[in-house]
Amino acid sequence: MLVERTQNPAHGDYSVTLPLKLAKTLRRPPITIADELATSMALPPSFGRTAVAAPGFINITLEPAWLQAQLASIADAGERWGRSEVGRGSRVQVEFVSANPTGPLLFSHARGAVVGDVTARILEASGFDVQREYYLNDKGRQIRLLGESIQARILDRPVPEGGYSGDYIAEIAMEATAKAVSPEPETLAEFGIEWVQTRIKEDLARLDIRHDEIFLESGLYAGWDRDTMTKLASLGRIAEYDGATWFTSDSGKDEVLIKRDGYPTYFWSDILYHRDKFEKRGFARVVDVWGADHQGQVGRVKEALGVLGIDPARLAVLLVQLVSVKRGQETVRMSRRAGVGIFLKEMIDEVGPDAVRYFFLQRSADAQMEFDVELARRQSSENPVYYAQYAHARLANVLTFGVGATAEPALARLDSEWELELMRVMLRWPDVVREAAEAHEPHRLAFFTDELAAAIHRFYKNCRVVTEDAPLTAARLLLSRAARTTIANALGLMGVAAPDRM
RNA sequence: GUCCCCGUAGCUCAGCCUGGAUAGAGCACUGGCCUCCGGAGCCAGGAGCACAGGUUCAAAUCCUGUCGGGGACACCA
Repeated sequence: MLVERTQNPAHGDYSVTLPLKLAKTLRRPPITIADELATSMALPPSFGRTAVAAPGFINITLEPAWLQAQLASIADAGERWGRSEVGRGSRVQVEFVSANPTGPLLFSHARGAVVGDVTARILEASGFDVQREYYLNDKGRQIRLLGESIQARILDRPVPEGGYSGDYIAEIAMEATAKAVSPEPETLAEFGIEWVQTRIKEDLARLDIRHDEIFLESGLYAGWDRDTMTKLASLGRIAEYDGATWFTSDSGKDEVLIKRDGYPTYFWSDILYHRDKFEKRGFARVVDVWGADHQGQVGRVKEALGVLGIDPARLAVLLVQLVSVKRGQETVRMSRRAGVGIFLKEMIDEVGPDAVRYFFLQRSADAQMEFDVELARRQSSENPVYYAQYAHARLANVLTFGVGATAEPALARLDSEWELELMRVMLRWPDVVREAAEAHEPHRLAFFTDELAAAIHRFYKNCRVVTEDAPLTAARLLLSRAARTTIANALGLMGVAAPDRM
């Protein structure tokens, strides 16, 4: 029997639509079925009551006493409130950012960074054993170009075809010279990767994002490639022609693995990499956060995994759509290919880490979005980040008035619409976390937080917490503590600060 | 040409996977609310599911098609 949450509070907290669905098979009016079902459900009266509504809904309304009785355990659970063990310690890897180490992170990388990080956080909160990984492309043409670009800068030569020319190249060149790094492209490339990686780590750290593992692409080519090639060949999936090595696909369209020039394609690296994740390291599930421009790769990698005997359903790929940046009347599309670059560092400097995170979390990852810089940097009510943070700060403040109160809380008196609404919203929190984790949809946190903040503000405006009435004050302080715990945990999972003062 | 994402209020977006009862939020706009715990707030107001078929007792939600926006279809990364 499916019990779902009602959309309209007038219908109670939960509803059952089973009678409507059964009516046809049973050849009886849904309202009759609903009546019978409702009487046989027999909920404990202390928990809730049922009501039948036309044309055949059974609505369940939670008892205020039951809601009120949950407050103490919420407040006492602290950071544990909302966490669960549904993941049962299952090992999950979230791989995200994984930008080429050929330059500092651009703002366009930040969306995937935030989505990946919060996905990892909600999986952890749901009892999964999560590993955060950064796949580092430390070989291949782009890396060679990085080394050559630095060398060209040192020797004051023109930038090589397709090379890199940003100011950071000059910085790297200066440091390399100062440290007397040997001016060979290979050595300079190594030095450059190191320099860029340090910078990338700094930028991510400012967003409170850290990876557990930096996985080097070069590690895939120490035998694992031959082993995998042999396996695919034995499965009849390898062909050699036109000077290249191909994967023969069921679609009939072969894909290059090794190019004529001897370099591997990204497809080949991805096959090796994902086989490594599942077979060598034994992750039960893997979540990859990729830019939407990699969508063509998803089907291919999954097919290859299937061929290798790995269930492709164990791999979830979150395709993060494009971000455009709006500054005043001007909108700039952030395409990596187009090379439109705003460095992530500059944006964090301008709007702060909380706004960057919160704004990205307000959109589902699969929708293109616009980032309004001026809105994000505005220190006012128009900025949605502050609405949530202010709700937390208000509660933190009111709680300072309650220290030392010893009266027994009169829980039953928390019966106004605002108090009951706040309790109902709070009690959804564990479901929100679990569902967001299962669906890999971090944006649900932001929408919940916004609703919770609204309920908190309404409660605060309509129910004065600290009064001469000690038992009522104690009850409202308990409600405030539980609400504060909830919004602090929600902001915490989003990686957004929950300040006591603003 | 094939495939993927998107089209919901003036603007930015949830809801769609798993169909239910008057479709939500923020911003913008209009009008109210500070003797009292923080007005970065609260209360009230209007307006919308791109279009056309289909499935169903019931469609924003599922199916098909059309139109519009973006992306992918490389021995690029």
